[in-house]
Amino acid sequence: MPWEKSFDVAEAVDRAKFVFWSKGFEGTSIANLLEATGLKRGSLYNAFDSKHELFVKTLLKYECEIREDKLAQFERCEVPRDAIIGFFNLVIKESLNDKDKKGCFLVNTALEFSIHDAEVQAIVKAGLRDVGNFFQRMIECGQARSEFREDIDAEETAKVLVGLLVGIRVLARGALDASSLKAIAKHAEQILV
Amino acid sequence: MPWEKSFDVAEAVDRAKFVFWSKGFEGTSIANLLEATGLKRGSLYNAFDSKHELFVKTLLKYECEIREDKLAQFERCEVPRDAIIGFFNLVIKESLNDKDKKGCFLVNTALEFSIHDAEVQAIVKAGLRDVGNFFQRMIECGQARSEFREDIDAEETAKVLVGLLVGIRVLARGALDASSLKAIAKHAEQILV
DNA sequence: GCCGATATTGATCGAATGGTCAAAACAATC
DNA sequence: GATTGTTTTGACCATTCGATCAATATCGGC
Repeated sequence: MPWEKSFDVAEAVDRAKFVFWSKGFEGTSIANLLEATGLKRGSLYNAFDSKHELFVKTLLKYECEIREDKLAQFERCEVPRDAIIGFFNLVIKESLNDKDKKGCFLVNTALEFSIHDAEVQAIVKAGLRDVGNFFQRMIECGQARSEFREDIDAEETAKVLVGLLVGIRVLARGALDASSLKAIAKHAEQILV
Repeated sequence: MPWEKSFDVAEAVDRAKFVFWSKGFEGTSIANLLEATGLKRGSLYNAFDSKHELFVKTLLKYECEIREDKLAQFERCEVPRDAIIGFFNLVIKESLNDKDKKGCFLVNTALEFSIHDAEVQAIVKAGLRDVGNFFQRMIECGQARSEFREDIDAEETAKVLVGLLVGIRVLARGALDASSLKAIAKHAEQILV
């Protein structure tokens, strides 16, 4: 007796993701979401309880993609140094190609919802923690292989790299030019050796 | 024949500043501004053309305060190293005392208005450039006094410090704890020696 | 004390906001 | 093909948004 939806929910989430990503939660209206997804008002509210729930779903999807696509990809690098540098270079490349200067969805959200929303903040923290853990594993691996300095603290240095990464993603949204961003990324490389 | 206002415009701007600072431009309503300033609707629109103009005034004030208060203060340090470290420590201290996690008004604004508003973006860029120039002057001064490594590029390193600073200000808004923030700040110190 | 000019006030505006709902359309089951 | 339960649809709702404006109050200059 049920009747399957005429649209792909996952694809609708994906389209909504780009809107929230570029305009933020407050900055996107239901009208924006209807236009991006092609859905009608009622269909959207039938599929998702609220704008907020849809936002959480898009943020979760973004966080999942980072973890399962990007981090997993670089984790497979043989050389830990290449993993870390590769990740930074990818971010730089993305930032420079990002015409509408969306930046990073997680970082944007970290700023828009600082404390007001525990659920959203938990997702942001989890995402940033994943990146930090990735850096830490790579650093420890590199130290074990004697490719990195032994005298740096892996956990702390991983957080420094996260800090640099976040800085890059913010400054890439219009405040700094390409060469400046690359200078910062280059520093991330120099920390380890 | 004129009649002077019954309220202090500068103070109204200052009060509005804290609202925009903590809630962002979109996040603050005229009602919020009325409550914070104690003004009536018409008085506010008589003193300021629009919400946007008032926002620009508050942002300019914030940027001015950074430059004329904080940067000028540390610029007077005898030891360049103390100036840079002092500035980072001040930011850390402010972040930890910042109960409502406002972060940095300039950084928040950099993300909220990425490209949409040239005027606002110019102010943000100017503010970040001031901080970068401050770092650069201190680094060059420290190098001239042989307190810092000679082999680092002052201009590039200044940008790295800006990147770290921005990262700290974002992550301080709920994503990282005190010890992690301090670890990042400590790294800023280690870069130079 | 009167006049001119500005400030203050609160009602009010149209537009946009997120969200609801009843009716119609539809596929699956029997 | 009738029934059942879900989806789709667009009209509709109350609220809030930023902004305007005419009426009133208040001051300085004469």
